[in-house]
Amino acid sequence: MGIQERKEREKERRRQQIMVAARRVFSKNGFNRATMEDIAKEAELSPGTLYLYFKNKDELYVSLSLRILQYLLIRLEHVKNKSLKPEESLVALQEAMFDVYDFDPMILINLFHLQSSVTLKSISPELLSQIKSLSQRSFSIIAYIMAKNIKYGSFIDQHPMAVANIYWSLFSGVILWETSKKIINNNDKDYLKKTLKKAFEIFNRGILK
Amino acid sequence: MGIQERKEREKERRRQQIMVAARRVFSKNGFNRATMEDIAKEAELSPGTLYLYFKNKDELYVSLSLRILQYLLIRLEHVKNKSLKPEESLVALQEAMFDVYDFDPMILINLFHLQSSVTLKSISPELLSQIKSLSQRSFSIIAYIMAKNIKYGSFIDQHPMAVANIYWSLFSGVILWETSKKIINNNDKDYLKKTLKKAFEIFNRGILK
Amino acid sequence: MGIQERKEREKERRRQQIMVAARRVFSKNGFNRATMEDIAKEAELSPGTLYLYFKNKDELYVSLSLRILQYLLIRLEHVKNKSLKPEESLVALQEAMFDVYDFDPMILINLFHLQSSVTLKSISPELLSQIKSLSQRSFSIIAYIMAKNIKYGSFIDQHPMAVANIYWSLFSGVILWETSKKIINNNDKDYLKKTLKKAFEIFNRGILK
Amino acid sequence: MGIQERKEREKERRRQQIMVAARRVFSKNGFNRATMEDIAKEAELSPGTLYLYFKNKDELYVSLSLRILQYLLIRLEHVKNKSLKPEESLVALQEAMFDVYDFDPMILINLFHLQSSVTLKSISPELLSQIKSLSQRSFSIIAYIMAKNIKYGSFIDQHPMAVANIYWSLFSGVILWETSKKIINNNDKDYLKKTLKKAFEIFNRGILK
DNA sequence: CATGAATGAGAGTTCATTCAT
DNA sequence: GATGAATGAACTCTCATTCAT
Repeated sequence: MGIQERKEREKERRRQQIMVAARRVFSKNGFNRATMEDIAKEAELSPGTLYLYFKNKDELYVSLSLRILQYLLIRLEHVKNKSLKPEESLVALQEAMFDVYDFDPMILINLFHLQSSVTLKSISPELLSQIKSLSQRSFSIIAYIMAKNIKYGSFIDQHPMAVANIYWSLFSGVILWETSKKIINNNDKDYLKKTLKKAFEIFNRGILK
Repeated sequence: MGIQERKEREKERRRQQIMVAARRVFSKNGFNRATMEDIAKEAELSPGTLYLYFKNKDELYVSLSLRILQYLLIRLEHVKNKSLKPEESLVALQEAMFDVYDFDPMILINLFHLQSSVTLKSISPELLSQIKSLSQRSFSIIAYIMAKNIKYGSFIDQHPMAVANIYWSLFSGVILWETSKKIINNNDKDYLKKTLKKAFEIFNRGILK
Repeated sequence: MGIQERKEREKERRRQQIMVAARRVFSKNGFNRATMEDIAKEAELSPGTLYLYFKNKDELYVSLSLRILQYLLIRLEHVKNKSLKPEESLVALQEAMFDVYDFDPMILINLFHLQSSVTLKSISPELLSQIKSLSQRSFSIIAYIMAKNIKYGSFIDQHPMAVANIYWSLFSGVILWETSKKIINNNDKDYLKKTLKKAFEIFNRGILK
Repeated sequence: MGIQERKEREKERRRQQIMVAARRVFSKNGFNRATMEDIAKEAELSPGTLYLYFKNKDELYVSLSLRILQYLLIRLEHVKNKSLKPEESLVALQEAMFDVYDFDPMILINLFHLQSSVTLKSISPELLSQIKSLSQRSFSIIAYIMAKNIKYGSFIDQHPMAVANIYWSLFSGVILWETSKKIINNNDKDYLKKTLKKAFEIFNRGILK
């Protein structure tokens, strides 16, 4: 059974190896200009091998997002499980969001772009449902935190889900826009975190009673 | 010279005709799956003709964004030129944003996606600089309105440009995220405008002194 | 309209040009080992061009059979339309079969092989129904001739359709088998026509009252 | 030496196991769409193992035909060895042919298709010569039976080999054509045996003095 | 100006075959 | 002998782009 286990581990490592390569190639060339052969070369594997681990290019691409969604969920569950006071949980939430961004900025941006993309049509139902499930579970935790704050009277009375949506929108909006600016202006200076912090400040002031 | 003019006008009309067709095809199939032949057919022209008006597929795509950027600028200038009280100008700004969304939601979303994309690399410098110029001019108007409110003491003291960025991020973030949700969940119900309104409310509460 | 016509003609000529090339390549390498690139090269065209005239490789392959089926039908109709005495029509039928073989032996053999192949699954329904229709119409003429002979008392009493089937089976069987022998034995001597003639003689003796 | 033998037997059994699986997969998917992996799975072996018993896919395919050719020869020798009267041997021959068809219809059809195919080029000379040898030996028995009938004056005077060829052609022709019809027309009703019987009847009437 | 047939590079993907274990 | 992960050549097919008419 040790052999079985070792094989499992090796298989998983291979998957990771491919995903690491894919990450690099996708982030350099974008989805369209990245070819499976590029990725194979980057992973020091043959093109055929990629298809032993991923059904097709789309699935490989989407799988990258899966990792960050998993991290997001874990991070949010961690926040939820600590029994914090409402306002404390808001701070913890904010920290979680920063962590998620730091975990893999490029992939997070991919995820934001993915959502409204056509790519979703050609991936396997299993993968799609995994994504949906992870998203929804994460999202309901954010809503839960918002609800707690509303219930305890520290937040204005709004539908928690709506507030969660706005929170997430602000998060993704700032990240996308600050990244865009950087690219368009060939700018090295990165205001992202500063802006994100300010954005959350304004949000908090706006939502507090 | 009348002839010259008429030719100009006709040429411009042709361009519009193509862009209208492109818009339809891109929005139906997405950028990748939309072929130049599809667009040509939709425009009742031949593929070759498209290349008399646009350097390549990318330029045609990006040109669509140009239109909405132009509209955005005009709309914002209109807000600026009316001599409104600070808080009034904020309301007017919000109205402008809604108008821009209504002007062409699909293309606006494209614009948001475009920003951090690789597409920008294959378009002509002229087109790129047009985009930059329009963006910046629009942006400085938003910043100007924010500055006015800060100066007149109704807003908390923050760098106007930062506030403008957050404002725009919130706008784009809500639109992208609400659209995403609709697609992922195969949902027909559209909460976008309602959520956008609430988002601006929170922003306003958060930014007001 | 002269232009229209000329274009039609040229388009048809192109199709023929491709089919001629395909015929050569398929007969040299067989279906599997023949690549679209080979055919394109043989036709002095680019691979892409082939797809302007044929949906895919299968369709191109099957289209070759269409020509001979069309010829078969024309030839059989010709036999039917001549008002011949029963026994004369049998002679005429035999001549028609020989003509069909001479028209394009290689493609005729393809047709025989095609029938029980899996290829039929990936061709367009239109093409398939064309093939079916041509086959059936041809076949009913053979049956019609057999029926005439039976009715006039020169043939033994058998179901005309069954007799037609046996006739066609004998025809295709002899052609396939004689061709096979030639290939297997690397034989240049061609007994096909002689054998076919004898086969029909035996058939005739066997069917005559 | 018992060990040697047992190993031989086991090796042969393994070969059979693979051929049984191959038979199933080929008949389900056709030669092209059947993959070595499919066959391996069906045989509950790994792909690599297949290559320990067969040089390549073509050889595996052709080996299936070998079995039926062996059966054909045995069956024909059996007919020959019984000292039958000429006309009786003709009946026995017919029975043998039906038995061969029943032995494995699908593989028999494969064999008919194989004959004029390009596949033969990529198999080993040994296998090819085995096929040739079996075919020829079978064939000469058919010719022998025909010769006997001619010699004894019950058959018209024709070259026995030619008659044998026509006999075999009729047999294969009917089988191929009836199978084709079934496939093309999605027909479940199977007229094969009935038609084959009639075909032999006509042949017999045609060949008898 | 407009056409649209032709191009041909290049994509994703498959799968017979190999070989280290 | 058996495995099965890895290979990589080769395939079909697409489509942005060109250019003779």
